[in-house]
Amino acid sequence: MQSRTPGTSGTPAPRPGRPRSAAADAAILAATRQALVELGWSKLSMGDVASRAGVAKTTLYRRWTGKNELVVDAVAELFDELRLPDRGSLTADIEGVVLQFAAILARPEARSGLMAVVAESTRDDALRERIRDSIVDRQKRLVLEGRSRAQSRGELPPESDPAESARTVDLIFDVVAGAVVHRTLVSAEPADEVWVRDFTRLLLGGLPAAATP
Amino acid sequence: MQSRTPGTSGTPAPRPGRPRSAAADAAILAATRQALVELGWSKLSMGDVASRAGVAKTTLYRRWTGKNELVVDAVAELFDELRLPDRGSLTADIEGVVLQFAAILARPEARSGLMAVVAESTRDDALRERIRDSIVDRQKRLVLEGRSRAQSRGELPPESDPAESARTVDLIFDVVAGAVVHRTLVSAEPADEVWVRDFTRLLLGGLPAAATP
Amino acid sequence: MQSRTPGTSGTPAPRPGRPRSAAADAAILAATRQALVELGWSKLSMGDVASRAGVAKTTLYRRWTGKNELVVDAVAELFDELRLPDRGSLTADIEGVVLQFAAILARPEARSGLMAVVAESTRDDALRERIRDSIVDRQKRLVLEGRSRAQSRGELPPESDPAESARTVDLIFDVVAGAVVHRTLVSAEPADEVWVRDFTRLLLGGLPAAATP
Amino acid sequence: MQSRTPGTSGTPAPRPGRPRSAAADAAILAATRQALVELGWSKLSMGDVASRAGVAKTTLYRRWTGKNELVVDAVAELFDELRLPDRGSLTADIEGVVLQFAAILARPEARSGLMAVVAESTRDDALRERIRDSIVDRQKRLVLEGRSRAQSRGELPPESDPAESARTVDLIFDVVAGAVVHRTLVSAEPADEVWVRDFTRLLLGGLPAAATP
DNA sequence: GGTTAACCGAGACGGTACGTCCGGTCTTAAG
DNA sequence: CTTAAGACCGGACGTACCGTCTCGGTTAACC
Repeated sequence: MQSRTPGTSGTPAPRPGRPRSAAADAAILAATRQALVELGWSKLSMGDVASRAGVAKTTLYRRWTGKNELVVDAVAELFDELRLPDRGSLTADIEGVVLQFAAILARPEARSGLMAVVAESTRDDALRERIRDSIVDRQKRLVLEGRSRAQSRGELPPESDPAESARTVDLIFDVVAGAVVHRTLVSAEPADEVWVRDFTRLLLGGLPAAATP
Repeated sequence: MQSRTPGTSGTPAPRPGRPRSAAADAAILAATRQALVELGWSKLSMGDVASRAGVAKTTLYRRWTGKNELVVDAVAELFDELRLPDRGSLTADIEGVVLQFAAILARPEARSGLMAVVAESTRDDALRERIRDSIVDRQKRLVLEGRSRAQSRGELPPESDPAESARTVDLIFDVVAGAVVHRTLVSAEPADEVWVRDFTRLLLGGLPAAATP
Repeated sequence: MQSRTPGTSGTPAPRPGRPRSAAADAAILAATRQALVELGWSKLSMGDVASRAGVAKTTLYRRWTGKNELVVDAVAELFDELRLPDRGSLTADIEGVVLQFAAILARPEARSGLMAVVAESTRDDALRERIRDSIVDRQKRLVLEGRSRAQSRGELPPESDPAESARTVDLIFDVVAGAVVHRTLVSAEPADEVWVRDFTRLLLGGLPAAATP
Repeated sequence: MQSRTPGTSGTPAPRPGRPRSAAADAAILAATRQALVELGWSKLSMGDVASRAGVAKTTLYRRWTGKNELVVDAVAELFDELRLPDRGSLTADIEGVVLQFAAILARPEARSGLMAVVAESTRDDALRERIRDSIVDRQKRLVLEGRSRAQSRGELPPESDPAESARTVDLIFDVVAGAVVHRTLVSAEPADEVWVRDFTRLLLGGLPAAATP
């Protein structure tokens, strides 16, 4: 939820003059998601979002530099709902979180927005950075959390080489996120329980081999 | 490479009037790729492509309904370069084709265009169909070819259940394509030989488990 | 009815090859007038006229250089209907022909077309020439005929100075044509019998003064 | 000079938001006249006028509904220069104002524009109304002023019947305006002093007869 | 009775302008 | 200094015609 004047995390540092409306931020992001549902990314316009939010266009541009940044923030909030459930086994935990991920990608505001900003980010490094910070890296916590939980259950051995370990986390993340996105958006087939079961088998079956240096 | 009036595969059935210029098609698709490289998808405009190709805007609209369809055809040609190399083993074959795939995704005309049209396709069924026909399904041949070659080498058992087999092909395709795309475009890390080796280990290691019903 | 290859008035000078369809000419001019009625000059398009006439666009351009020339020919035929009636007195004759002229200008194909080509002719000398030859000068016969008839009746004296006489004919023509057109198209009031009676009084009352050198 | 939102004559009633630029109006009308001179009505384009005026196309369309309305306003300003000179006699006054009128019609921006909008007005009642209000009726003041001045000089009797009088004013206006326009644009001969002298003789000679009921 | 040359329909072609929409910026008055 | 409102410049959109061209095929007059 970074804005043009990035959120000074600590004290608000009260500037002179009229302070910005806090309600406006929420209204704008909600309006953006609504517009994504109804229109999709390419037909979503700043003016339309502004009038949906009951706000002037200038108010948008004071907070975000453009459509891309706005959509990143609007979509990022969706992925913060992801939780790693404790279902008792690594297999079940993975299946649970993948199903949650698939459920989010089934929502039109996520489908429309996510791929569009990724596409834009191929030519805009600042945007890619923002996507990484706001969306991608924030969800790596799930992989880390899942691994440590499996280790405490004894399903996985404690990692030895930290560099090796980081590489494996990244690989898993690319495989999970990539496969679900591809299944959902490109193949346009549902990532349902059957598919998730098969996929999880593949992933867990391959893990030991991948972890070998 | 479908146009607005899809190619009647058999006899050309010479319609009355001046026939469409074949040279124009090639010039337009090349100009589109060039524009993708220089400008990216969102700043690519039909007028610009037309003038690069030395063609009138109407000539574009006579052949494609819009920017999305045009870009799909322009990008599709890139992926037809993919070949399954014969490197002697299943592992090596997979590594080879994945590296080729990664090399295509490293080209800016593919990066820019591919994700954008996928994003648009989330709200346009005809476009998704076109992407599937022109790009995705056409490359599944690689998976099929690789499997039959491995079977003839004795690396894989002949499939028994055809439905089960089709499901596995789809799964592999989603995993391979998804992981490489995610690594390349979202994580923005190179899918180099090291990564491909790790990924291939994961995939081949998990295959037996995934193939179990 | 001049065409691009202007009508060699005498012998048709039979060129080799297939001769032009005579029926097409009539159909095109009729279609032009119909289009003028329904669409007006500015929304009339060559393609539309062609399809109304059941003819290809090339056939139009083979005969006329453009829209303006075509419309001039189509409108010119309307004014050839004008006849000088013999109502027994100069006053009555003038009133009769002025009413006929007003009736033609009340038809939408004449209103729309005439002023438009005159407007265009302000920047196109060839077009002005064509208008003069096809429309304007051809109707001066009415003034000449009216005068000689009045002279034979003894209502007007025979002219003495030929130059002076020509100047008067031109003046009368400008006054009559100009006044009726202005009344009809600019003031947008009908040039009815009452108005024509008043106008004719003014004209005939002023004639002796104007004819004095 | 009416705009899309006609000038509320009284208080400006300050609407919210940025007010319209007054300078833009003048620049646009001047650019329109310049374009009429260089290109004529049919080759004048809104985009060209906009760029000449240093203004966006949207700014034109915010103020005028189309080319016709814009040209009417641009041309109307030309005719507001007309003044009734006091040359001591009715004859001389008329000759003076007719020469002025002819001088305006000799300017290419007037020739091109005036007839074109009159032609268009044959199919557009709102446009005809606009022409009447902005150009035609505004100049009838000249006829009225000339008559009252002639009456005060004793050259004309005071009018008795007001309806009769109004009809005569309209008739004179149609004759004067029509004849000068026809002489200038259709006959394409100059309305010079000789012609104006002859025409004025005709007009004044006929007036007594026309004024008789 | 074949040759031949101009005709004809259809429709694609390179252009130009259209009138609209949107992106971002700016200028107001109000808070 | 922020806000709502809305005008501003610029650029792209997709469409409509322009006048030209390139086809396959027809039609009359000459040989």
